[in-house]
Amino acid sequence: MSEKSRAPTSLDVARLAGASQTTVSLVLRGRGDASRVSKPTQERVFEAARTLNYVPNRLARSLRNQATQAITVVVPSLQNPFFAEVVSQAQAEADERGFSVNVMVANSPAKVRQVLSYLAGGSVDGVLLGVDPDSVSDQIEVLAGRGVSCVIIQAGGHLPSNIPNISIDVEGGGFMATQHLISLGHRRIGYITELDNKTHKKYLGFRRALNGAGLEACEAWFAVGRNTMSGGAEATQLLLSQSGAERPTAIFAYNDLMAIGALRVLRQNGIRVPEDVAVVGFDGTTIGAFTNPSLTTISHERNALAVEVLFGLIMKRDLSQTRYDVPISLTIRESCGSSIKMPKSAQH
Amino acid sequence: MSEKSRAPTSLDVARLAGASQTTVSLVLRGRGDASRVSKPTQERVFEAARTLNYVPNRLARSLRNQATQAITVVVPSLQNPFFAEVVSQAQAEADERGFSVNVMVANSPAKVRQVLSYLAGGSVDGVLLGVDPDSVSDQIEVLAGRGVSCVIIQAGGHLPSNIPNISIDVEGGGFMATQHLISLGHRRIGYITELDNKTHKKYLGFRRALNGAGLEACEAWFAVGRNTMSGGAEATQLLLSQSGAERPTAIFAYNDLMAIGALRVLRQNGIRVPEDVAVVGFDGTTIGAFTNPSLTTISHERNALAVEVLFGLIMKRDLSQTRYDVPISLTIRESCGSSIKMPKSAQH
DNA sequence: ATGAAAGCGCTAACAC
DNA sequence: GTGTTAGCGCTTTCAT
Repeated sequence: MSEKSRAPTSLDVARLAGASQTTVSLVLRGRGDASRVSKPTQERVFEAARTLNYVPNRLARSLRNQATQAITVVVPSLQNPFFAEVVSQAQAEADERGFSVNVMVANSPAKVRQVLSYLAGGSVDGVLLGVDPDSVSDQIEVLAGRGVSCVIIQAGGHLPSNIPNISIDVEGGGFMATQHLISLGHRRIGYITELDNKTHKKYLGFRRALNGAGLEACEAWFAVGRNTMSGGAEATQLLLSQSGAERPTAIFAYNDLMAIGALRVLRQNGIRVPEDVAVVGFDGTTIGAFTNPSLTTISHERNALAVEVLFGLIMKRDLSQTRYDVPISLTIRESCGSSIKMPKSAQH
Repeated sequence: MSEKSRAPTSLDVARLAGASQTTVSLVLRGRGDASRVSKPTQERVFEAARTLNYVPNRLARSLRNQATQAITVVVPSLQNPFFAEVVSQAQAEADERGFSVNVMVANSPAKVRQVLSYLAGGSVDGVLLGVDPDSVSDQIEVLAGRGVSCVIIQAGGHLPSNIPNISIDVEGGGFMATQHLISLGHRRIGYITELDNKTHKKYLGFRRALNGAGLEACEAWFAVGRNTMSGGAEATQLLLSQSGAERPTAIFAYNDLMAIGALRVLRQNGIRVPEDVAVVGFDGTTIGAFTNPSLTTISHERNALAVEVLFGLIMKRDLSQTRYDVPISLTIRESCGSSIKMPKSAQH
C-alpha cells in the first residue's frame, strides 16, 4: 500500500476541485483571504484536499514566503539536562506559535562553525545559541545579517554586538557557591571542571571567595574531566587520589552534570555526602532535586527569557535591548548539609 | 555591521565571478561535476563565493532535489533521558552523513497527529518515531507513501505494515525484572507506572512473574503517576502511604525516569535502598549508573539500530526486513542489592 | 568548457 | 469571485 505515489500538490487539489491553484492557496492558508472565495468553492477545495490527504509542501512555501516558521537550538550536548531543558522550553514556546524546532548539537568549535554556516543557508527564522560564541562571533554577525534572528544564551567574553545575550553573572555564581561552602566551615575546597584553565569566570569567582576568606586555591584540589557525568566522576576520583595534600572537604562542580558524577564516586568510595564531603553544583537543573543527596546548586532561569526574546525578534517586535542579565540564586538542598560544620580534620 | 543585506544567491556569485549560475552550481556542489570546469574559472567562483560569504539556500536546493538531507526524531519528551539519548545517537549518526536532525516533541496523541501531518509536508527525508504509533498508523502509512522513510522505535500493538519496527520484548522485560526481584526473596512488589491500566505489556510480564511464583498482584501496590521524575516520586509516595496492606519491599518502576523519583522519595522517607526496599527500573539509561544507589534496570540498545535502519531506508538500500527484535538484558547494579558481587567495571 | 532555460511547489500581485 | 502570471534560489538537461 505504501506505494511511492508522489505527494499531491496544490495543483492536484485545484484540478480535483475544479478551481485554480490560487483559490486553493487562498482557502487552505486559512487566513481571512478565504473570505473572498465563495462558500461552495471553499467546500469543494476542502473536500478535494481531504480526499487527497493534501499537505502543503513546507519547502516551497518557505522558499516563497522567505520564512520557515522554524527555529534551531544549538547546544553542545543533550546529555546535559540543562540543555535538554532549554530545548524543551523552546519546543513548548515554539509550539504555541506554530513554529517547529530544530536541534543541532555542536560539541566543538569546529562543529559550531559548521553548524552556523549551515544555518546561514536559510533553513530557519531564528537561532538560539546555547554554545560558546567566543570564537565565532563573526559568523554570528553574518547570520544575523542574513535576517536570521539570533539570541545567545550566556557568553564568555566578547560577544558580537547587536545580538541579544541572555547572561548570568558566572563569576558571581562561582563566588556565591564557594562562599556558601566557606560559610559552612569548609577550608579545603576542590574544584572539578571541564575547562583546563584557571582563567574562566566561574573559577575566578571561586578564587575570589577563597581569597576573601584568607584561603588559597590548591593545585591538588583542581581536577579536570569531560563535561559529562562520568567526566565528573573521573575528576572527582582524581581529587580523591591526590596524595600531595589533604583531601578536600568540599567540591565545587562546574555544573550539575559533573556534580552527579561526583556524588556517585564519593558514594562508591564510601565517603558520605554531606557529612564527609560537601558538593555544590551549578545550573539548577531539575534532576538536581532528585539526586541522593539532593544537590545544592546555583540556579538561574535563562531559558524562558531567551526563547521569549528570540520570538520577539522574529516577530519584528524590535527589541533594542541587547543585554539581559538574569539573576542567579543559591538553591540549598542536602548535598552541603545545612548547618555549620567543622570536621575535626579541618580544625587548626 | 549586521545590516539586513539580503543573503547572496548563486546568481550573485556568478556575476561576481563572471560566470553563469550553472557553472557556480557545478563548482560549488563539489561533486565530480566540477571537473568539467576549467581551473581558472573554478578559482574565480570559489573566490567570489568566499568574499560574499555565500551559502547555498537549503530550501531551494531541497525543493529542487526533492531531498532535504534531514531527518526528524519524534519523541514524547526530552526530559526522559532515554529519549535524549535517542536524539543524541541520531544526531551523531546524521552528522556523519551530512544530515541534520530535527526534533519534535509530541506528548499526546493529538500532538502526534499534528506532527505527522506536518511531516507529510515534505520537510524531511526520514522520520524516527519514538512515540506510540498505535492510534496513528494510518498517518504513518500516508507519510511513508509520500516517500518519507519511517522507522518506529518500539510499538505497542498494531503497527502499520511495511514500516520497520525496532522493538523489544516489553512483556519479557517486565517478567525479567520482576523475576529478579522475586529471586532475591521479595514477595510484596509494588508497581509504579504512568499507564493507568492493567493491560499494558510491561504489567502483564510483571504479573506473569508474580503468578509463576505463586504470588498475587495487590491493588494497593499499584500506583500511577506522570511519566517524570516527580511523577515517579508521587506514585511512590502513594505506595508508601497505602494503609490497606503491608508496605511492598520492592518497587518495579515503569522506567528509569520514574525510578529516579522513587529512589528520591524512599530516601526522603528514611527508607534505605536496597536494604529496606529494592527498586528496579527500565531502559538502561546512562543516568541509571549514576544514581545513588545505582539502578538495576532492564537494558536494551534500540537506538543505534533504529538510526542505522532509518539511514538504510533513506539511502534506498532496500530493506525488506520490517521487524527487528532487539534483545534485552538485566543490568544489575545496587538498587536491588543483589547478592552477586559485581566487578567495579560492571557497575557503571 | 560554459550557458540558457525549464521547473521543483508554493504565494501574491494584478488582471478580469 | 476567480484565474493568470511571475518569481523564491537552486539544479540540471540540452545546446553551443
